[in-house]
Amino acid sequence: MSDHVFGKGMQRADLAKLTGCNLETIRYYEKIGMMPDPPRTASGYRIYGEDHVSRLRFILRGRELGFSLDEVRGLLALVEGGAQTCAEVKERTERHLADVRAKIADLRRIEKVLTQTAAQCSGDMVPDCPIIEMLAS
Amino acid sequence: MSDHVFGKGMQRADLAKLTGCNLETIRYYEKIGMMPDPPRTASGYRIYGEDHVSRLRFILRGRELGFSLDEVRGLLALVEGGAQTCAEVKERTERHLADVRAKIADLRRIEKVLTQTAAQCSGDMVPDCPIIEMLAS
DNA sequence: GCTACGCTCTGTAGGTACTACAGACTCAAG
DNA sequence: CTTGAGTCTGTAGTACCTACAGAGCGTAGC
Repeated sequence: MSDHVFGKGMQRADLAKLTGCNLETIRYYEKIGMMPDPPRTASGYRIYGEDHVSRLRFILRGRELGFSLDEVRGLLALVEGGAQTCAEVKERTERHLADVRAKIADLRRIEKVLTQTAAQCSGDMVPDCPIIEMLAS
Repeated sequence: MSDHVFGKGMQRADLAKLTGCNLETIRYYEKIGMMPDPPRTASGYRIYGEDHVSRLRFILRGRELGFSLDEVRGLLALVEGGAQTCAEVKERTERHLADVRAKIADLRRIEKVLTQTAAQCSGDMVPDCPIIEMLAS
């Protein structure tokens, strides 16, 4: 690391290493306004501080929990805004939770169909296949 | 429908209606080679027959079951090929099934975290929020 | 001081699976 | 002959990155 990590500021690679984020993703988040444009050195190198680390961690954590970038953006705006946050955050979380549960239900349906059809399948070296028949029907 | 549906051939909208596929998606599938280039009328209109209907249904069914377009393409190639299909199809299905189960596990982990955190959330009109704290930590 | 190496900078293209639109054309009914 | 609906094409947009080319910068070693 170019300087002591929490001394004067980090470079992009340092921020990436610290957060586990891909190097290019950081630039992407800046481009789409998820991350603020960082200050630069005289020669144009980005300089990051602790606030960038927290914000990026927030985004990554939100993404891990399946929130879209727009949803994360919304949550960040609520936090920045400050006023009566909790009720609104809970509501959005529950909307997202409903999405997640719908996806689980969908995947379980798929799992069931695939499992049942594969069970009828001999796995032999024959041309007839119940899976193909199911797909073709 | 321009002609009796199974008489001489359908137009794109007929095929779409019959299969439930989006009109534009059919053209897209042709462009990427999932569907064969159909014959045309003198003025350039596409003409579809029963074989197009079955192939499109196969693709849509595969997609519904979460196979990627490339996986569906592979399955179609196996069917076209003909020889000792069943063993190979079963293997691919089980690989895909493993993917599906991994996704379910992932979503369940997300569901658990969100449910537990939301439960700690008062939902009151206050600025402090356990969900935000979890995301920020 | 100079070179070599590794890091950073930028813009841009690629991937997945569609979906939508603009502008031109065709076709059939009234 | 006009009108309206369907079709044709290419292209751009969606979400979320990821990767690369070609240029510039910074520093360690000689």
